[in-house]
Amino acid sequence: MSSHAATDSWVQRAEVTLAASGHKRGGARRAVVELLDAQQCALTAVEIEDALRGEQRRVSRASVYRILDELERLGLVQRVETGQAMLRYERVCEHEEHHHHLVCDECGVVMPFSDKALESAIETLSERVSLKVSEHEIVLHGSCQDCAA
Amino acid sequence: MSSHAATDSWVQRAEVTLAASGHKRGGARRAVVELLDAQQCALTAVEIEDALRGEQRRVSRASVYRILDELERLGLVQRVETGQAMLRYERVCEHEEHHHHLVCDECGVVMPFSDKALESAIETLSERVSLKVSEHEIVLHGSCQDCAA
DNA sequence: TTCCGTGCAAATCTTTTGCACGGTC
DNA sequence: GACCGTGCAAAAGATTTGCACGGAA
Repeated sequence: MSSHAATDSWVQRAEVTLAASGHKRGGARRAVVELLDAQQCALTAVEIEDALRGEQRRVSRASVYRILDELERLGLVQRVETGQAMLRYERVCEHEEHHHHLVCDECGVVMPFSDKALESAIETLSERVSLKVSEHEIVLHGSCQDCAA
Repeated sequence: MSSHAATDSWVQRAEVTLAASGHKRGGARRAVVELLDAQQCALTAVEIEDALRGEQRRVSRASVYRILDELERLGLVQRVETGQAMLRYERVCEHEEHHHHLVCDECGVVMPFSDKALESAIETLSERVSLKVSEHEIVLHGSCQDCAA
């Protein structure tokens, strides 16, 4: 079940982009793409493998990594580093608001957030640094409501 | 050679803090602390090991990691994640401006930057999210001047 | 038929841990 | 003398790669 209207879903864009770059279809990749589409936030490779196994769609870990790598190269997913010793990945939606992450250092939960003021500060800043900025990543660390209680 | 006045150098604070938390002195740790003090930006464990070897102060990799871990726990150094598959570490100076990082995704060079507007956006934002924020990390990715040329 | 996608197993790389020795307090 | 700090080697965990087979175009 996609969380988008059929014609502009991320799944569909992914399929088109993959086909355009010369990829054939494959069961493992479709499973990963559909899973990612259904997520609210970033997952690790192991979480993806486990989730797929849970729905009877076994995919080897190596394939998960290869697929994520390819999707990242095509700009369909982005890596998120949360300081938890493993990378997380999430889909990139062109028409959705850019978001960043909150990480609870106690229980490890990861949540998305977005903030206009922050984005404009980054944008302004990007003009004056000695780097042609293409992306930015912001992670706030702390204690979530449950853990801080 | 410290880059600070003798009485408030980071090296000195590190020594005092370490002693206060019950640590004895050790050659490897002193070498790492002095090396970190001389840096402008974050290094990886391997870079630290190599740099020390270069100055004839061999320190085992395991010790480098153990020392960095301890220094981090004491708040003397902070980890920096630059998406380069290995952690970087840099000293934390109380009286110096908080800074973040620019990473060139082509050559891997890491540079520091700081921005008042960005810090205040983060501060404001930290009040309204559902997480008791203790730290934040910002990384801008792109191409450095050499690589973009 | 050609070539891509996938699984499996082995390899690689970073970081951590167990153990024994030598130094510091 | 007690205990911490360090080096070495092995372990652990995440990610990547080599190879062979089956499926898509």
